[in-house]
Amino acid sequence: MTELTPRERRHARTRQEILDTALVILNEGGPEGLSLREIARRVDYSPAGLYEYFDSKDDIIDALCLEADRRLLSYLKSVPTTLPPDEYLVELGLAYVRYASNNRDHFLLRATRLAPEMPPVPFAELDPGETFGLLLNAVQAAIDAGIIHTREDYGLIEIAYSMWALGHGLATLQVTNLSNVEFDYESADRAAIQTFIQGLGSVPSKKIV
Amino acid sequence: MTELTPRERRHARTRQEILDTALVILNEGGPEGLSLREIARRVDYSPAGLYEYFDSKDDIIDALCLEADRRLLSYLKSVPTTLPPDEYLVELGLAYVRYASNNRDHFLLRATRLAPEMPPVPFAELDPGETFGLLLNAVQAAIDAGIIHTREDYGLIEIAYSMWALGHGLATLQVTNLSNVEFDYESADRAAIQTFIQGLGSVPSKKIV
DNA sequence: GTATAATCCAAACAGTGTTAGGTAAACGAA
DNA sequence: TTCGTTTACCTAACACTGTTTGGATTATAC
Repeated sequence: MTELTPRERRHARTRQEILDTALVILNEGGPEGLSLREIARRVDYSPAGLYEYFDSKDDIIDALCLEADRRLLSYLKSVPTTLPPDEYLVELGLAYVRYASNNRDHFLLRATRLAPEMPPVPFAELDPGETFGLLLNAVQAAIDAGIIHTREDYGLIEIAYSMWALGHGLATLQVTNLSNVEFDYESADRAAIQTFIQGLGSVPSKKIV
Repeated sequence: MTELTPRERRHARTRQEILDTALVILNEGGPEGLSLREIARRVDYSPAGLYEYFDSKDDIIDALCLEADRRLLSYLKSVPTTLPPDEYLVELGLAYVRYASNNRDHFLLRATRLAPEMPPVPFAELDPGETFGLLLNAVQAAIDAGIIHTREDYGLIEIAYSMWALGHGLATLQVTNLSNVEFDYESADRAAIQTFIQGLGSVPSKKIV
């Protein structure tokens, strides 16, 4: 079915080599050092030669972002699904942060890339993708287990969005503003996520009275 | 006390004009369009002329980031301090998000700027600055009012850090990944922050048994 | 009034992403 | 095998970018 000619295989291999080199440069010198010409130098191509494999520098960066998504997903998938739903959610968040701190520039490249301009799509109709899908499932499991509760105007999507935001915020702060600040992030992050889940488990105070 | 000569006043005024122009360009065309030469064109200077007022392009961006901090602070200060501590915290978070979405590129410029390299300093010894100081006070007030509780290894700083992360995550997601996604952010953000505060108010489940 | 310092600019340097046009090799079909 | 076409790759150039040098012009201070 995926019948690749030798030429196509070579093409794909070279493409991957360019991408790998780009990632090395990114890790070495941050986004500033990531220039098309520097990539070309390292893979022994002329700058123009790279255009046989990518449409533009932006195209390369897009590919790096896809790779970032894949790596993040692998971090998330590494947390054992055998954990109780609440602990599983906590570990998911911590895995997110761990990915960010182990891959600072790669993570930031992805995180700061704005979505391409297009007509607005309702959240509910959006394809969640594997990563957000994983989170949705995890939240749903916790709901099913009765560990967290939905409310009026605060259902599955809203809860998953909130948890995403919390993890994303913890991760982002850590690698930007707080990159030089000593702190027990592991402990604080865990407490933060646990606290949030705790809040999701309690019935809104208005209904208690 | 601040005895400024006419020359110094002119200098300051020109400096500010450059900064204002830079911000206009940033709002018009995003960070990509923000070039030293474009600024120079608009203020009718030669590119080299700007170096009398700033050491580098980076220096200009630093100044824009400072301005971003001031504007964010003004958003935070606009929430009435007469609110009950929990509602006050919620409104602080919403104000943070509101600032980000009303000033997308300016916010992102600030948010993605990494802290300058320096020897690590413990969080507790860090000067919180006005913005984080405001948050610290708000959290402390909620603690004093008995609305939220500290725990072992999860005290004032850790809680404030968590809330900052939550707000930052909500804001960041909204202006990057979800910029084309229709959603009732106001409602979801409010629920998210309320939920977190709710979690902060409950005693950890381990102690309930 | 003169020395000094603040402004400002033209020109150049080294770098960037991208494109045009050309060459040589690899391929598919006769 | 040969011929035409596509792929791969490069040189050279274009239009940018941030920054530095050195020299003018202007304003200030003594």
